Amino acid sequence: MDARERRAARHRSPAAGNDVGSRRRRAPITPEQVVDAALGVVAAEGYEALTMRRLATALDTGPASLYAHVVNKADLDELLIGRLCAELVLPEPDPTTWRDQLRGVLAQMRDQYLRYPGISRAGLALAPTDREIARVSEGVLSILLTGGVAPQAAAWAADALLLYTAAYCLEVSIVRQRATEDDAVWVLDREEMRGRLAALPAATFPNTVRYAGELTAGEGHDRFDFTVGLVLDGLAHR
Amino acid sequence: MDARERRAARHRSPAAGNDVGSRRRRAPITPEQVVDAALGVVAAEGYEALTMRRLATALDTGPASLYAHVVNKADLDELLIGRLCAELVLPEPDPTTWRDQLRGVLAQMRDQYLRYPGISRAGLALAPTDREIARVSEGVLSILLTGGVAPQAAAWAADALLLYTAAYCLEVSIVRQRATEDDAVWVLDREEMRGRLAALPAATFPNTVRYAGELTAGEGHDRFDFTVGLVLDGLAHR
DNA sequence: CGTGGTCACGAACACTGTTCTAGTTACGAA
DNA sequence: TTCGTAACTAGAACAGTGTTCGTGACCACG
Repeated sequence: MDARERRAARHRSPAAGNDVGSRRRRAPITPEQVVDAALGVVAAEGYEALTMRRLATALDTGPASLYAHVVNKADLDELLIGRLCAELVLPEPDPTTWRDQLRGVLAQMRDQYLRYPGISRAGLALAPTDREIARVSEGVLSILLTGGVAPQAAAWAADALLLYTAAYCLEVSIVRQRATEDDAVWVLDREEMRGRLAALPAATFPNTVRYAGELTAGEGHDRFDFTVGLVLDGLAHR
Repeated sequence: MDARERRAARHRSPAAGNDVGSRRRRAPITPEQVVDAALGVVAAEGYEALTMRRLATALDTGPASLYAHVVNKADLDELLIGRLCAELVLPEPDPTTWRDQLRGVLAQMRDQYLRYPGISRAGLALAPTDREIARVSEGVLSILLTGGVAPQAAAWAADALLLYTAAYCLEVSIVRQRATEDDAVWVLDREEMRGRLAALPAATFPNTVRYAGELTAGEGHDRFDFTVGLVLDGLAHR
């Protein structure tokens, strides 16, 4: 809009743009806005809270309007995961630092998933057809190949690592969500979980009882890092 | 029933035992029957088809009746996964064959999950509070410890392996389900998938295009076995 | 026999994703 | 400028989901 149009808009009555009977908004919603709003809802309320109605409310529109922009909910899922993947910064693979590079990309993926609690469930349900998802796969594969991993092992390891990342994040999201719920039955922080494991009958669960501490140990993403490390160690000796 | 009662029953009119107004069955449904029927539905139609109504139909009862036996759907999920785990045969850990033992337990878990397509999604959503789930965890942990893996590494590796198994099975279930759907958009067998990868722009996806074959390679559970092997190799060098 | 507990069932509720229909607006062509 | 069409929006409705509530029937026990 040029300055004249902007001024004309300011001089319009305030209600003019919000006519109750209006069937068209000033500016149509864009798919990008749909994705933005959806991610906003997921970030604030978790993936399970993302219903078409919830999303429509966030966009100040009706749920039926969303179908002008997304095919269905599965399509929306794909757009969401694609957006997450698009935001990952993939390094130029370097044969001297490829391990750290790999850890970095996986950590980014992990953190994206965790920024949007529960969304990795959508990631687990996708066939890898989205271009951005393929970009991340390409990035992981490239790092592994640059690191000297054989093509077949690199291909399968990339698959396994991305799969594990999604599953890990789903589990973390669920545990965190449970921690925020008021239902005391499920409030199991680490000490409580450790206590539960330690209280199992030792005759049936000797090692679980003995190593309850180790089973519940780990700060931050120790488990995640450990598993990635295992895979890297495994690859190093193939 | 003694012989006299059986004869009296046979002489009753056929409708007598099926009184329309009857609010109680001959023999009440048991939780075991609920789980059996639920697993039957999942095996035949997939996890997503398992609704309370579908289950109630399979049991020739009403959906509300199910709540006399299970707390809610999440509780049912837990019972189902518990049943799957209860059927796993855990070996007496042997320090000379622990690797094969571990592969065997994970393969059983994998196969149970795949026998009931999509059910591993329920497994991913559970807090590990069920006794049978804990039994399997104990079994995996024991094998690793017997194999000389340090307790902390064993604890975290057990966690990672079970998580990966569930995720792997979820993905396989989804791919298989898609293969059975008539919607041609999603019918991507291996050759088609390979073709799609190979058709990506080589400038953006050089390695994906070059190694489309490797990315789509693998028979049966090659990928699964590869990943478990990676973890074992990683553990061997810690 | 009376009572309490358990099971089963129907109706209803609140919610989900989605389709269908109709209204409105924007845009391009005549 | 007018008209037609495409695109967008919104409400109603549909079919489905998990679950609750109230009630009836049955069974076991005192």
